[in-house]
Amino acid sequence: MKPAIKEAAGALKKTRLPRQSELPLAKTAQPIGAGSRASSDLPAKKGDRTRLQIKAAARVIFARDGFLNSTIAEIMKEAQRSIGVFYRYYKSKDELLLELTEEFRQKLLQQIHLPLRPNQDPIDNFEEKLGIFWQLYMEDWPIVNSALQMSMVDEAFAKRWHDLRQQGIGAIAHIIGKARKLGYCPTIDPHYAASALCSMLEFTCYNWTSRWGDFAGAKMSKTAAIQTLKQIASHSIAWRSPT
Amino acid sequence: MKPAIKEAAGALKKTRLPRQSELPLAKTAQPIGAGSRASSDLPAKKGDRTRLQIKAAARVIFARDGFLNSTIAEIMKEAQRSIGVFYRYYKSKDELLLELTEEFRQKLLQQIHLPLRPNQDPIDNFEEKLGIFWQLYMEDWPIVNSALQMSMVDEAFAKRWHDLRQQGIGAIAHIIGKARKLGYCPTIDPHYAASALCSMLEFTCYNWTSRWGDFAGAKMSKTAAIQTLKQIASHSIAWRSPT
Amino acid sequence: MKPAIKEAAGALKKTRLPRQSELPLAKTAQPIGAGSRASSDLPAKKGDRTRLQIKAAARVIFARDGFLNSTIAEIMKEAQRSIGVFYRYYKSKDELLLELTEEFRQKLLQQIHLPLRPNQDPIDNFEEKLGIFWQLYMEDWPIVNSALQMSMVDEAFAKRWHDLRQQGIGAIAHIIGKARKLGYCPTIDPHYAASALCSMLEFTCYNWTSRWGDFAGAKMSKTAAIQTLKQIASHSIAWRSPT
Amino acid sequence: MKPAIKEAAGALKKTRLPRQSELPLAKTAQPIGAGSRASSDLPAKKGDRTRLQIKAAARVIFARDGFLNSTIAEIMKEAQRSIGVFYRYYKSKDELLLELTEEFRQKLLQQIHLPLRPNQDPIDNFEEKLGIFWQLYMEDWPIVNSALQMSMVDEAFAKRWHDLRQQGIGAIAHIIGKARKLGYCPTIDPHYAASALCSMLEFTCYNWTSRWGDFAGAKMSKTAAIQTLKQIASHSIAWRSPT
DNA sequence: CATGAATGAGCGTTCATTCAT
DNA sequence: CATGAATGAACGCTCATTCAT
Repeated sequence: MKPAIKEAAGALKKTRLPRQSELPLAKTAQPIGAGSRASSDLPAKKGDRTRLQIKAAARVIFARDGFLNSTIAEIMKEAQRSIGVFYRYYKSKDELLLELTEEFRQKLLQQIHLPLRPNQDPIDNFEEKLGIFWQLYMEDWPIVNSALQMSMVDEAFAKRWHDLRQQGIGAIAHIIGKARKLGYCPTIDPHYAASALCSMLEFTCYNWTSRWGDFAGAKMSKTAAIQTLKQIASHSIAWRSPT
Repeated sequence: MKPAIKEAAGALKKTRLPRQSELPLAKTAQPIGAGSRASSDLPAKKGDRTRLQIKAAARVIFARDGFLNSTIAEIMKEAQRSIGVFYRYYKSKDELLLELTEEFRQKLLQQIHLPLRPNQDPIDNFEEKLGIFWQLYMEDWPIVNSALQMSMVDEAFAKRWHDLRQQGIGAIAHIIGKARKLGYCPTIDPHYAASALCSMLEFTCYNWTSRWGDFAGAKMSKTAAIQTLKQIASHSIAWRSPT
Repeated sequence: MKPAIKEAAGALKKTRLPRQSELPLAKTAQPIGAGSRASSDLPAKKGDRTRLQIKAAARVIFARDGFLNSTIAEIMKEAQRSIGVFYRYYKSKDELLLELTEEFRQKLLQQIHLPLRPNQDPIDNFEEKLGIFWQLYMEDWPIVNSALQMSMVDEAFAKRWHDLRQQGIGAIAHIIGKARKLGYCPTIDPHYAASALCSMLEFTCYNWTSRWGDFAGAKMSKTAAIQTLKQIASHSIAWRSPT
Repeated sequence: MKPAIKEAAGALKKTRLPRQSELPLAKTAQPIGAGSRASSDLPAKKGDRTRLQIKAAARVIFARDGFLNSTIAEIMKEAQRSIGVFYRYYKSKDELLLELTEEFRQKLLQQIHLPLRPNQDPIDNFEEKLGIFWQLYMEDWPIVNSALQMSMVDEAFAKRWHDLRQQGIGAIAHIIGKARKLGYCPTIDPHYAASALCSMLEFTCYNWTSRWGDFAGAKMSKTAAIQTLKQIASHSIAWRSPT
């Protein structure tokens, strides 16, 4: 992972992050919801159990130290296994995060898929989705914050993160488009706005969960938090030109 | 700087970022707008010129590789000087960033100080400030993005960053408070909302400037960008309860 | 370890020698006399063997180059291992020396504990102890000379060394006190004298073992050496006021 | 001076300490007593004055930090001159110490030359010399302690130091020889004993002057100190075989 | 002749990854 | 299949010495 830190810039040369194509995206489609409960309910196969233990340990260590500050050694100590075992399950530290991120992505995509119900205002639908996003972020913040870190530092990872963001942005842009058809926010560029709202969501969640975040210490009220997000996000769209 | 990355977590040991008081804050009062053009207009003294060259080089390298991925060697190669000379001017890579960040902060605080003019709507005032923020971010994004990186990874830096954020959040919360007195956004918590808006600003700017950001490649229109930010931010506040 | 050299002066900043309590004091109780032969008799576990190899290599390199002139790279080359493995066993070059010194100290304290036998003249007892000291110094001179170097250069180390010296000085002062009660050396200050004798022992041993010492080349006779030390040290105490 | 530290061992290769022959031993024969009063009484020529200022500053810095821990920069800051000026007067840091040491040596040799007066007991003569040695050591301890440090670390310096010691040892051995002819200390080897006494003197003086020495803090009484040295040294010789 | 900025080799230390057992 | 010792490239930082001004 020295590489991960050092390798990123296009201008740099030395070590080798796995090429995009080498990465095991497919592998990730494990049963939804299996991610967060790790070591208690033993899955059928021993290997799977170890894999879960590693992931659970990573979560703990990422939460404590952040991704870039954590070491494989530390994670495996938490997982009560030897370092060597790590590489039986993951090709690299990056790949571990990739898998965790992919799980989060799957969960998110599945749960956030809420088609507009008949007669539902798109804004209401948007708020529902916001609630889900917040919920999932709270569950998996050590992973998402880690992904955020890596996306700022590693090119390969940044590209994947960018793709995930694009899905979110696309979805929100779509909603904004719908809203505009209903007369809302006529002067706004749906894509730019979606990008900004996405940033707000992500980074607010980051700042409200990270160790040194805005309200670290004084833990914030969950409902107030989500109310704030919903109000800001929806009012930023749900306005009409004055007449 | 390996330390900087490794030392962050509470569980870990040292840190050697200089105390606030040690920092050359005074030195920062250079003529506004002089910051980013460095190496062309040579200052009187040889030493000062080198300092500027280092800062200019750092800017280039940070923009290209990101802060965590850049090395002192790389910066000094860009500055066309030997590695050793770096340490005549800065105690460490962190301190370099600290100085750059401090300069940005000073610039920001000076320019963003726009007291509410008589009869001016607070929302209008807010929008003016947004414009300035965007402007300065665009000028100094390699530095601000660097600071963002470091704040995610290094405790000492995070604390300083947190303080700067708090100023912004405080100011925005104040504006929101004013707006509420005028009947705007009655149900919103000013502090939470300010935190979220601050996150939006910062992270949107980040995502619109970073190498792998949302519109990398397809460079976005400057005016559209700022229009978007203004609309979102102000509409998220400037609403009234339906009657 | 540049630090070790640079950090010493009161005016200078940090030091990172581990606190006394962190040191593996317990670990030291290895069978007496096993210390200096390391790499031949391989211990059960792989790790322990490496540790011994490192210590043996350090001894060789310290003897050849002196502590301050030796580098971890050189030591590990002698140990036929990679540099990195050093840090699995020791946090720093200082800590390695600390462990070696501590081992020496333990050996010394154990063997030098010779309570005065009934009817034994304290001077005789003193001479016995001198013999033991000489013996151990000869076995471990690369280490003790290293410690001497470090104690001249590094504050933290100097303090530990000072403590060890104090034990010796205290013991000798005690003997001198006893001797005075028997009518010996009435006008002498026991503490000052003990300090001086301790210096004589230490530094004579140093000068008789170091590369560039008094008789380098012309190796001195072991028995003559020890006879000289005994005669000088005991006669300096065992005199009575002329009457 | 990286060299000085690194270069010493015969086995080592890289940098180059000045060959013995290159060193300016002759240059040192300046008027005795000029050494310690530096910056107050200005010598005729400006260059000489600067030279004295540098030496005075070195003394201060060596006393504070020890030789190996001091830097040219620090010395020249104390001397209130630029770094560059140092090299106008000395070829290297080592050469500075060499000159200082040489001055000490000259002073010592001149003052300690006390031929045995008619009817004077050699032991008395020896005690007189001890007093002078102590006196000079106290005046110049920052230099002598520095020389001691360097002699432990640098081959070239060690050789010179060794030569100086040899003179002392030779002289003392001579005295012991005389004493033996008078019936004193018949069983002792004059050379070994002289070496040991020399070590005692040197290292006791070191330990009674160095920052972290035996009585640091509780400053010792000057007369008691010298009485102790005299008693120990002379009694270690001035004994006769029991009849 | 002074200045102090610049040079650059050198060393300590870290940690992802490999591999012998 | 597990273990954890070993590897080694990489990077931050120091400071004696040089040299342009």
